[in-house]
Amino acid sequence: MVDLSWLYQTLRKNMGPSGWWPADSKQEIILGAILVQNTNWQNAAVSLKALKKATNYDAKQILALSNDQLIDLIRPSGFYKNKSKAIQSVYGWFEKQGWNYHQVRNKIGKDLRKELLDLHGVGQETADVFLVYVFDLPEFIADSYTRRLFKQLGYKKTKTYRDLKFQVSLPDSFDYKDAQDFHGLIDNFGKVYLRDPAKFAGSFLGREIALRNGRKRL
DNA sequence: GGCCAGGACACCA
DNA sequence: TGGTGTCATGGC
Repeated sequence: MVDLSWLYQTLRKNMGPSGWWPADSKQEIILGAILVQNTNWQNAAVSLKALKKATNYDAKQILALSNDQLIDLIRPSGFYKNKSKAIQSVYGWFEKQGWNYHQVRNKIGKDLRKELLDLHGVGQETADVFLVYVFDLPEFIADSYTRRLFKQLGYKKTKTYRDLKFQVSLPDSFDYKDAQDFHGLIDNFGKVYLRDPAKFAGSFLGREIALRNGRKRL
């Protein structure tokens, strides 16, 4: 329905590169992706800062924390019982794999997404975030802002993650850096123009879409 | 004081 | 496969 290359270019032209995922290391991305689940980034950032101070994101130090210690560090980002289990399960898995992302990717291959989904606390979105930002694979992330956007773009079934994931895949021309930036741009756009559905029409994207639809009718 | 924010899971029919 | 309740904090 929508040319994703055009969408990406339009977002990029108007907003510049997104710089996503905002983190200094893959480990920070992994922790951030778990901590930000169903909360705002500010709360997740407080937990990340505490984790960094206590462990410097070092796997052995994090895995050596007791559950109560871990919970105390991540409490500000909410759902701390779930997220502490998720961190332990995900970090345990990466530790077992040896933290060599590209090697893991090549070894596991096409079953990687399924294997990630088997980890406690990793659902559809977090699995795709890992694929895109940790394993450097071009994958479509159908998170809530993305679903709101595609709903505005005319897609009918956008209620669940899988609804949209089933309908949309990235063009072959997208490499992993495009996938990273594309997702970052959509979320940056969404924070400004998709929290209130009425705002979309007045956005640069809303106006571009209206213009294109107008041209189509000619 | 209610609503929301870059979800996931258990349980049920 | 789909629907619902639960998990929890901080900002507005």
